[in-house]
Amino acid sequence: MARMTPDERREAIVDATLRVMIRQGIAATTVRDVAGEMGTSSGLIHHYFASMDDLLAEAFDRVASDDLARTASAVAASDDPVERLATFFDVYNRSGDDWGMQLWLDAWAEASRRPALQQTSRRLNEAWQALVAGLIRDGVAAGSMTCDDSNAVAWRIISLLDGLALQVIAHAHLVVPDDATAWARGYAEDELALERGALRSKAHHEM
Amino acid sequence: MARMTPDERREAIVDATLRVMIRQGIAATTVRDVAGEMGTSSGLIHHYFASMDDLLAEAFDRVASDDLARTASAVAASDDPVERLATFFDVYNRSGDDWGMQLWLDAWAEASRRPALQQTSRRLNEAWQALVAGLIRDGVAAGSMTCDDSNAVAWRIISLLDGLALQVIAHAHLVVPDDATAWARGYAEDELALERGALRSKAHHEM
DNA sequence: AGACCTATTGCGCAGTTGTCCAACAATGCT
DNA sequence: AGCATTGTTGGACAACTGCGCAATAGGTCT
Repeated sequence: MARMTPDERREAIVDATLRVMIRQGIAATTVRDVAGEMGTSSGLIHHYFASMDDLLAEAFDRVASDDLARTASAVAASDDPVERLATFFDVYNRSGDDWGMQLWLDAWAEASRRPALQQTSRRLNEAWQALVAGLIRDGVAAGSMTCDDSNAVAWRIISLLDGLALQVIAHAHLVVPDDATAWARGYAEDELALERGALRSKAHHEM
Repeated sequence: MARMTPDERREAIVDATLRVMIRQGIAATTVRDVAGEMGTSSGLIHHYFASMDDLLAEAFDRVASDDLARTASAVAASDDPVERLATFFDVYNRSGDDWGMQLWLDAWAEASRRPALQQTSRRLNEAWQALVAGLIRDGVAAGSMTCDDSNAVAWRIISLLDGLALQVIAHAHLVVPDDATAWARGYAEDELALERGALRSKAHHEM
């Protein structure tokens, strides 16, 4: 295959790994699959990554970090704290459009047996919690929300959203209430003493 | 190994499989591991189970069904609907004492790639939802709760509890609020128009 | 006792996995 | 140009997987 600079090659490997991970799941991602996805040899991968675990961990770390960064920048687009939190609910599904909550579920399940994944999983989760807690503190400082313990409330909101996502992806055939996300928003509005509908989806709102 | 009747042997295999599943995870459970756990040969397992998928599905089905049955009977011990719901919160952690939520997480992640598991996972989840919805309907009928849509509220309570459990097992090092389960109870109390503390843990209450 | 049934064994087969390594090719340096 | 460095290949290796099968052992029935 065409020669690349080390940086390009590393990134190409991570990209290919992500595609395979999303398609087949973390546990079922093999060195040969990744090599085949790139159209190169399997030995090449071990030239750049000491072990398969390292590769998987780095790939997951990148996609998870990117998602967090994307959400953070989307939220930062507005100045109004309430609007920022509404944006968070809009974009948060623990996934970009392209890789899916399924990968998080995989990572959670694998994490207990793959220390490298566990570290990333925990670090990113803390970051998500910190992001939401920061939004809440901003809102309280601006006087548009009420909250005694921003960390606790952030933790609750994330737990709630994760549980909701878990149900949706694991039991897609069940009649999932259309207002599932509306329920999450309503909960947050109550908890933060916001008026009803304050966090309503902007996309929905503009229609 | 000592000869057993077919029924005993089948059950012994399922028991051993469960022990290995809990210890190593579903995906990492192999025929040889199960055989080693029993102290028998691997061929014996294929004499009783057509495929490894069948064995894993049956083992998971049994532990999940047992847990549901145990919870249902614990709940049925009381006549008062509120007390029954409180008992549900006491015993529900989607796990007996001995196998852990980790197995559910594994099953969820594996289900998308193992149809046999998917079926059990969905069936049991529906049963849990139905159990809670029934408790709510009983409470409404008895006049001690208020609820318009028992199915929707049951779904929310289970989603909330699952998200909570997910956070706890996946990020055990995080400072999980001690009142995490209290939060879930409080939510249910609000949703069902119960007085504050009505669902408080009986174990805690009796101390 | 002998005949029969079946639980159980132990091993082998084909396939897959992560990892390693000698050879090859392309690039840059002097 | 010659040489060193390094990206890249393709295959070998041992360890693993689920599964199948001939042989054995233990029990029941006539």
